[in-house]
Amino acid sequence: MTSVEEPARPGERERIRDAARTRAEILDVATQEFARAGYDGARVDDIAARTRTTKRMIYYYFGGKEQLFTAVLERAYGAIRDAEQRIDVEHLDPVAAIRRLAEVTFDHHEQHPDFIRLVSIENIHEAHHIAASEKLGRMGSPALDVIRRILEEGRRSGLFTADVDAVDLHVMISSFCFFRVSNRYTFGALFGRDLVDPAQRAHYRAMLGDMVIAYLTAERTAG
Amino acid sequence: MTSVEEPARPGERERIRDAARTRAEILDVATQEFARAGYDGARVDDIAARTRTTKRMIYYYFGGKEQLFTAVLERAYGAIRDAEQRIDVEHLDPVAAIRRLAEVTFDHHEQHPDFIRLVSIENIHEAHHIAASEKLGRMGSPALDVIRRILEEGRRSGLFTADVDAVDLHVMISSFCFFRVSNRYTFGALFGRDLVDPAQRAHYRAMLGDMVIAYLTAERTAG
DNA sequence: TCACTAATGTACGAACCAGTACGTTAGCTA
DNA sequence: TAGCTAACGTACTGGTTCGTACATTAGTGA
Repeated sequence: MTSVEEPARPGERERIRDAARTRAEILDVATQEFARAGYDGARVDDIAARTRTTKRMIYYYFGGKEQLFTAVLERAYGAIRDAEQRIDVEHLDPVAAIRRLAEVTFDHHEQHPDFIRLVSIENIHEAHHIAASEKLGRMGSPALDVIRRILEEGRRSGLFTADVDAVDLHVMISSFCFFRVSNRYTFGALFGRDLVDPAQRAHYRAMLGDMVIAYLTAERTAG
Repeated sequence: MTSVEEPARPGERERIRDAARTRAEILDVATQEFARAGYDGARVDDIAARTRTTKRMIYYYFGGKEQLFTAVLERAYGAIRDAEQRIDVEHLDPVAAIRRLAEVTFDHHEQHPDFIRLVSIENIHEAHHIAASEKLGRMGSPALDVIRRILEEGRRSGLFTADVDAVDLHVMISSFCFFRVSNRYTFGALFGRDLVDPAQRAHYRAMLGDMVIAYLTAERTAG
């Protein structure tokens, strides 16, 4: 047996000093802590205490609290982008493809509540950390490319009546998925309904798909 | 002339000590400050400095930072409820009524970004302050009652094909309106598009209405 | 007009918290 | 194996921040 807490690749002995591991461990804990308490609510001392290293290392590797939060955001957004890159709807017709994309987005939001919280927190800070990050500026969105291709095919085949912009459709899908997770608590407290109740999951997932398809295939009544 | 900064009802002389005015002034400033910086980011000293009174009064009237934030939320939610009570769509047919309701919701979110921020902040804190407030627990939602009545009429007249729950439709409308304002900054930074750009306002407003109507009037293709 | 209380102001303290000065050691390389 | 440096730990500080003890006064009712 090589180690209890580290799975580690075989042949790679557990070292006392491991920059990559220490850095990753700090990021893991910092992600939880920032997501839990917000930027100002998070405590650098608390983050350090929950790692196997000390506060000194946070400043050694990241420079400060601000940069740590930026690094947390970079990694979180990177994970989303990687997941989006694995979306494959090429074999589906436009209607099925859009529904599938909506479902993947729905699932992803549900499975990453910490990410949702981080994004909410970053919006309170008016995206200053994203602005400060070079990495995040040129990250792009694979999901948007997928939407663009599906919409083009849908318009060509005449299945979609609406001449919809890809970014707008992304807003439509994301807003529903995001709100359900981000506003779970106030909504639950005020309306007595848990939007993330597992028993309601399939219902809301289908509702999202129905909504998007209805919008894309509806006859537009010109005002 | 009675006073420069207080419009005041005639005959009511400007007093040096005015509990109601002091309380209201603290709430005004606190609302701005909490919305700007979040709960933990807001500073009691800063709030006090921006009023005509002192920090002592915040503790005198509200008890502490937590209770001040709760009072801010209570007033903000109260304003929304009052606005919702003024919604009048009784004279419209169900389709027009739902679109009108969506537009009112859309306008209200756009006009109250501070409220959106406060709700986002309260969600980061898992609605603990709402839970601590008796007032907010029994506030209700006039908008929800309006939706209920419209849906019932729509189903009766056969205009709406979908058997939709009122709360669910409220989620659908709110999520779009909320996201557009709450995620304005991260969305803008990542996609280079300002969702609250005045030039796009009519476009998104119509898009929301189209979406909701399409959903309510679409033929459901059973899976 | 006199006393009483609600309303207000000042000054301060104790805890907290981001960040750092300084010292130490594991592990690699020549 | 000697020496070098990246990686790490300890202990501290200076400023901040919520909250309060204590003193004071405006307005009101008897």
